[in-house]
Amino acid sequence: MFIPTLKESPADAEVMSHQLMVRAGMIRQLAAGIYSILPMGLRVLRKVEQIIREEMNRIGAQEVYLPSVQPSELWEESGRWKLYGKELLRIKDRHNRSFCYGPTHEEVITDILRKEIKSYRQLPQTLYQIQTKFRDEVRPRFGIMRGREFMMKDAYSFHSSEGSTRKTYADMAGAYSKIFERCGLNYKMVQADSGSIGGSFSNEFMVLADSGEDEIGFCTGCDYASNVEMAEAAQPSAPPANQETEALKEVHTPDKKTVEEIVEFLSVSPDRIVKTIVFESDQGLVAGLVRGDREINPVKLKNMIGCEWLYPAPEKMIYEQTGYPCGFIGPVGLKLKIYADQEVPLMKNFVTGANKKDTHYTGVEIGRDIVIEKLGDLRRIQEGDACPRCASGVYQIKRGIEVGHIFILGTKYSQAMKALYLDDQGKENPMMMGCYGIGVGRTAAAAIEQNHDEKGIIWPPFIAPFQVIILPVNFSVDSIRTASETTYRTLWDSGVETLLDDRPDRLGVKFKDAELLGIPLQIVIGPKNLETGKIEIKQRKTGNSDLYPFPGILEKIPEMLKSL
RNA sequence: CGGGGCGUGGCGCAGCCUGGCUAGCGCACCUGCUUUGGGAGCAGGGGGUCGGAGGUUCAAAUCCUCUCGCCCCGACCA
Repeated sequence: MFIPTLKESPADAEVMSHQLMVRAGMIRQLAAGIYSILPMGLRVLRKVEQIIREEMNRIGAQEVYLPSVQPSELWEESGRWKLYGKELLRIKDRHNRSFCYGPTHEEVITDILRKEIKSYRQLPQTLYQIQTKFRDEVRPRFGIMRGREFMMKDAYSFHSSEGSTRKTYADMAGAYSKIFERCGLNYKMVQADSGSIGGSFSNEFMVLADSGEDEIGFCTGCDYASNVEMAEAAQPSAPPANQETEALKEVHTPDKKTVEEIVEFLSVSPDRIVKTIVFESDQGLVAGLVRGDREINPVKLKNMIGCEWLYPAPEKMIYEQTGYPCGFIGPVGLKLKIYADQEVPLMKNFVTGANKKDTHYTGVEIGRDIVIEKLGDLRRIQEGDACPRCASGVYQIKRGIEVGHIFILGTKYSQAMKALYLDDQGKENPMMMGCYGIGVGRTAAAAIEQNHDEKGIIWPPFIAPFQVIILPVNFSVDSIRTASETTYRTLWDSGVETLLDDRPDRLGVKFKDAELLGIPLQIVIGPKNLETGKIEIKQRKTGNSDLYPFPGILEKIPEMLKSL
């Protein structure tokens, strides 16, 4: 078998799963974010896929296989040909017609359903596929975890009622939980932002790992959990101290730009200051207000405004468009739309910038001095913040890898693409939709992140590339070779996926590789034990090993594997 | 896209600053002998347009310019 293992980690692999996948001969890089999957890697991906298939089929989803190459017309219809941006890999055929390489398949699947489904009687429908996607990521990284070309399971559901949509959504959430459990992952389902896919409601499945790219906040007291970018703040309580109304007053604050500097210079606590952050968006520049000891959460602001995109505005842009000097911007008299965190109006008299260099205001008050466009939860949660759902818990924040994401899409695509059905009144309605993704390779990588030691991978049994590896101490000795081959055939005959290390190398080399590959059970066949009719079986995870009678023990191996 | 770093046999690296013998080391590979329960020992051997192009120079892996690729840090996503 072709399993090119490496003693040393490749220099360009940062995270453990990437290093181990390369070292264990599972993957090789071809270009940035583009990987060849070698036999060991493919076996694992197939295991994950199979688990996904079983759980999808179990909830009544049907498998399809949709084209990767998709005509631009469909994407024009949904509006995403323009919106999706550079991440969409666009290509032209010989007739100079525009296509893209599918990063996701809402358009294609909606096109199929709108042609085939006419009546509410034909709904609901849930279809899924497991297929290669392409996203021209700005920055691919971490091996197969964030590749540009990657395997994804994507499912889409179509409904004639909200209740049916929610039911399928719940079924999916259940199926996803089973999938990740079977893959041996410690995961959390968290509330999430629906991002560019669009839609109204969404959850992510996060595998807890320090190498994760996301931060998730979860309650220590109840089961509330959310991506930090969406995590709700608890109902605000007013800051203590000086709440008396004071007159608006201009103060000279030379070079004091940050909250810390103001705290020190004016001897006020940070919860007496209001920060003004300016963002650029498709609706122009906007300002967000949060208390001085808080951070603003741009995703919440984006959702509050309801804009397509929003980024922190560069200092230069702010100055050029408004003349306001960064570090001294404040809401009083500000010529931008102002969105404020719900904590801000509870403050009676506070400090803000005065939109003038080296100047701040004190005694500022909402209403009297400031006009707020909209009010709501805008702050980024912090560890230790009160839970928004229960009385006793507080937020804890950990890093996670997003392995799955489920969305309720509503009618965003069906409306744009006229995917209509007739209801029981004979009236035309857009179908309601949900969509549901799992990163197959990312799930495998996440499993490695959570299951490895200094020696290598420790595969969870259900997704291990093989269950057993046979290590003959010396393959050129007849008795050992014969016993090894017998073991190999017997195990395969009883349905155990087995690898035989028939290389002429010394045992030490075979042990090192077996540990690196992470196969759950090692069977060591050596001359001394064989003379007394015994073989050694060693567990990868615990390192424990015992002698067992040969060949009698072989028929008990399937049983042994179940107990792992 | 912005910022930083790196490209030298299959892998991991040294050499570059301060140009100068035949470009070196470890691992891997090939041959032979020995060894054979935890990455063997000895002896011999093969393999490199120093990412590419141009320039400076008597002389370039080394200096300069351009270019390509890859990696890392920030805004997106499975």
